[in-house]
Amino acid sequence: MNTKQQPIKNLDEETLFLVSQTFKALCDPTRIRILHLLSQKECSVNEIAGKLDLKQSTVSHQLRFLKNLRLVKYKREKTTYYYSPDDEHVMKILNETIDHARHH
Amino acid sequence: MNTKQQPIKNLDEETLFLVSQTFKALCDPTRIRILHLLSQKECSVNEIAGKLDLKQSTVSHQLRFLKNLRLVKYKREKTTYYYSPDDEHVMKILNETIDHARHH
DNA sequence: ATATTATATGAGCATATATTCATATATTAA
DNA sequence: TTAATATATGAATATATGCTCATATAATAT
Repeated sequence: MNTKQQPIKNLDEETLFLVSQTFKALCDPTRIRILHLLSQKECSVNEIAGKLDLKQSTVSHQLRFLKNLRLVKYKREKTTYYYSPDDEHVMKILNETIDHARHH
Repeated sequence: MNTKQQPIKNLDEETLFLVSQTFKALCDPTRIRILHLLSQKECSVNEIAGKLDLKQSTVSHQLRFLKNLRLVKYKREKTTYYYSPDDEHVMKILNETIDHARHH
């Protein structure tokens, strides 16, 4: 007999939005490739495009997306922008999930 | 002078696909709510629909999605299907990210 | 067999997303 | 100032996604 009814905790709107946005950033193959590259080496926009065989504008659009979520930051040298990861927690989750997927 | 060029590791197609699919499962608010509910309590389809104020068919479609990725499993009792989480790693990531989002 | 209940499924639709092209902006170099 | 270089942006398009309605399936109870 089930006398002890556990109260269910619902997610508030704001948390739900933050969580979904975080995972949305990580669910696109292009963004995954970009973040994975940046986790190994700070890169300029054109370097990313070259190494991953993507259009410059594709990279720029995706970097804007990641920048809006504060998942990447950049430093400028003359006209070149060097991008790097800016969220340890998210990069940890990404790398863990990559490892997990690799080991089958 | 940069003599030591680090070799960049690329993600193979299969890993990339698996990782993106995993995060795709977690990027939709409805699926997040369903998984979060199931992490607290095994539920039938109608229970989920009731507690989360969703249509039965919406829940069923999303459960199929999650089932295909083996993120949930079910047990049957007569005509009722009780769903529960089936991937510890993914649930751990989800719960960590919820905590992370809540603490701002 | 029929009615009831629980769930699954397919089609249609509206919206969201990712990419591309063309072009704008901004800095540097000559 | 002009040309060159690096990046950003806006519009257009194709595709993907999520929800809903209607209906199918399947098990149970009468």
